[in-house]
Amino acid sequence: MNIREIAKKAEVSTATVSRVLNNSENVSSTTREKVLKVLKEYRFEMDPWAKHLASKRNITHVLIMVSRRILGSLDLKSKEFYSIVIKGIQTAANMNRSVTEIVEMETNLDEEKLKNVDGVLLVGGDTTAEHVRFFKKIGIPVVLVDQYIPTVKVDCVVSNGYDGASYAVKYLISQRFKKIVHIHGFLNHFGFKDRYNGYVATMEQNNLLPKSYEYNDEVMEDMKPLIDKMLNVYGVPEAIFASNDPIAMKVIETLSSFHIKVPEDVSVIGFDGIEKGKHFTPPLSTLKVPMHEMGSLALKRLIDIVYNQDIYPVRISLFTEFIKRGSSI
Amino acid sequence: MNIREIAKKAEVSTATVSRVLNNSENVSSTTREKVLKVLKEYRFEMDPWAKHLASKRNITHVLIMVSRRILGSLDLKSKEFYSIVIKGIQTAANMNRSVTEIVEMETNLDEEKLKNVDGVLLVGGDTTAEHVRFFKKIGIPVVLVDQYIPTVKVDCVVSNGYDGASYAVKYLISQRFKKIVHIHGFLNHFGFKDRYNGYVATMEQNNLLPKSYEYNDEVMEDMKPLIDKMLNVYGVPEAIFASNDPIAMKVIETLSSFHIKVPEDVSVIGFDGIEKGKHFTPPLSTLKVPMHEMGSLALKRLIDIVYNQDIYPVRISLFTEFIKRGSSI
DNA sequence: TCCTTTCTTGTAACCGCTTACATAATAGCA
DNA sequence: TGCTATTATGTAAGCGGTTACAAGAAAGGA
Repeated sequence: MNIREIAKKAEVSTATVSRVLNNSENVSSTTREKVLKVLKEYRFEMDPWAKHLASKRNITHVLIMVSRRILGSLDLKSKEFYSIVIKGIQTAANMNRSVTEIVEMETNLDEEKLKNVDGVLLVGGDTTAEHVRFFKKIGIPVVLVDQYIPTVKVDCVVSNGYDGASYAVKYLISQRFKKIVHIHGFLNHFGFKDRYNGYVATMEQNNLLPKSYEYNDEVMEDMKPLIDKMLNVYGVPEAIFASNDPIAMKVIETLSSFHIKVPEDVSVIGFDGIEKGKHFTPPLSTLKVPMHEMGSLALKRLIDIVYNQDIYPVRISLFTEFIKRGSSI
Repeated sequence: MNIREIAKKAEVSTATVSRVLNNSENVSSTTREKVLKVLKEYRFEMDPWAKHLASKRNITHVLIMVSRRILGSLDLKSKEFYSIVIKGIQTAANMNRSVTEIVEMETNLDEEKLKNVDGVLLVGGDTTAEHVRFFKKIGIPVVLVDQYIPTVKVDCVVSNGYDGASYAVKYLISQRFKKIVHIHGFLNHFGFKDRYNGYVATMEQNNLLPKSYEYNDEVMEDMKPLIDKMLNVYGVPEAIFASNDPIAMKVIETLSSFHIKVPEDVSVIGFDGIEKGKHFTPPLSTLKVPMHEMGSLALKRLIDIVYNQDIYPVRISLFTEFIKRGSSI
């Protein structure tokens, strides 16, 4: 059942049916009723593909919001985590008639700007419930990228840190390691917490004692005190699983200043799979998250929400892939 | 950049470009090269919306596979969990030019049948890694519905049982309950395990002792021995959170045979939000999972995989909604 | 060499919907 | 009542692909 058939049944033109479907102003109430009746009678459901194709002319305006901290480190030529995520967003935007604009999350948006924004992508772990509520209140659809807030029902795209971490730990255990330490960033960031949970659960499932240290990843300060403390209290671990690649590389650097060799003395595994790790010495073993895909999935989900009125929010989590390189046995 | 422009640049017709894009046989290698070069030069990316609309004629054949156990209880007029999920699949199928066929999971599929199957939906907690591998091997895309297998990277759509359970427990705690018991189905079913984890974690976060009992939900046997044991060992709880609505209703029935009143003596909360619970006495408080949406999301994801070559598998989890009715305070 | 078969390529209709533009109907007003 | 301003509806051209069908080119066979 398509709109031509409906038009015939209702004895009007397709244009009128379309107008009714889109709540256009210029339809007399009598014809509207008539069309609505036929629509209901035949249980008409619009073909989203056709709708979207035909709506080519109204392109979707998407705001990409990034916290200042991340925006600063953002270089669209680089292959850092968020640079690639955003490239993924833009790639998908090209294929979905959308234009994107990157804005600092801390900015106060004026109404003018918001007027022709169809949807917002909030990127990164700094996104809070407040940000989400702001857009919800004014009725603009939102998708979080690389962030999850359990207490707010809102769409998001994240990596599956729990199972990724679990995989890393299991792998290390399969290499006969038992003293496996986790060095992580702030646990109020969902991503770190998720990986942390996966680490702890898997250690416990294998009757091993989890041991973890928190490191301020935001400023990337000196890691020596932390490692020093670890060595004194816990001794030299057999393996270290780090929250992400930057931390993992910092760990390796710091260990070397203690004359501890990677991977001979300690195996190190990171998380993210950024390009830099590939060219590090030694090349970093890691759990690669499909960053590009993360971005494009988020954009596609946003489009789905805007056009197809998908009203139930979902969490989309991407599987990670273990990449074994030189930093681990 | 669309295929007409490409055709012009390559000095061929749009049909030829389309043939190259779809790896059609009947294109001479010289023209193919020529077109491919232009395609690359202009970084052509196909518009998935247009492609899908135009491909109307080749409808997508989707196999819905359900375990015998579930298929038996399946009545498409009923409002049971999987009946609604499957309705959701079929609704989405209508809007996505797909025809579905329901098959028993235990069936051996002959090659004939598999030949014109474009994708498979494996529905329910009985799906195993084996099932998935079977279809992966022969290159047919698969999406799991209401099942997650951490060890196999495959797309799936599930409900967010962890946060749902967590919400229920927090709610009960907010009602000043402390003795909160969890009665669950077999924990090797992902859904039950997920809810169980949410229950345990939230209890512990609130310094309460988790206490749970496993009940064989597959045969729905007599629950009296279980409840009897609970009453003797643990005493009368203040609240019971059940793995799903059928178990919750069974709990209420059994409690009443012990002259324990719901919700006066014990508050009971279920999970699923099936229709039956609404008309139960007392009406069941529950966490409603959007079953219809679960089905349609799964179908849409399958279509995305088949047509847009989305190659990175994802887990899509749906938020649940707490519905307070008479069975809890 | 000529005719038939097979392989390539092009033309144009179509998928289901939107919308600019044209036209018809109605209302407003002198 | 006649003329203009406004509103309601229809017509038809897209959106960017696919594919049935037609036609032209190359190959094969007598």
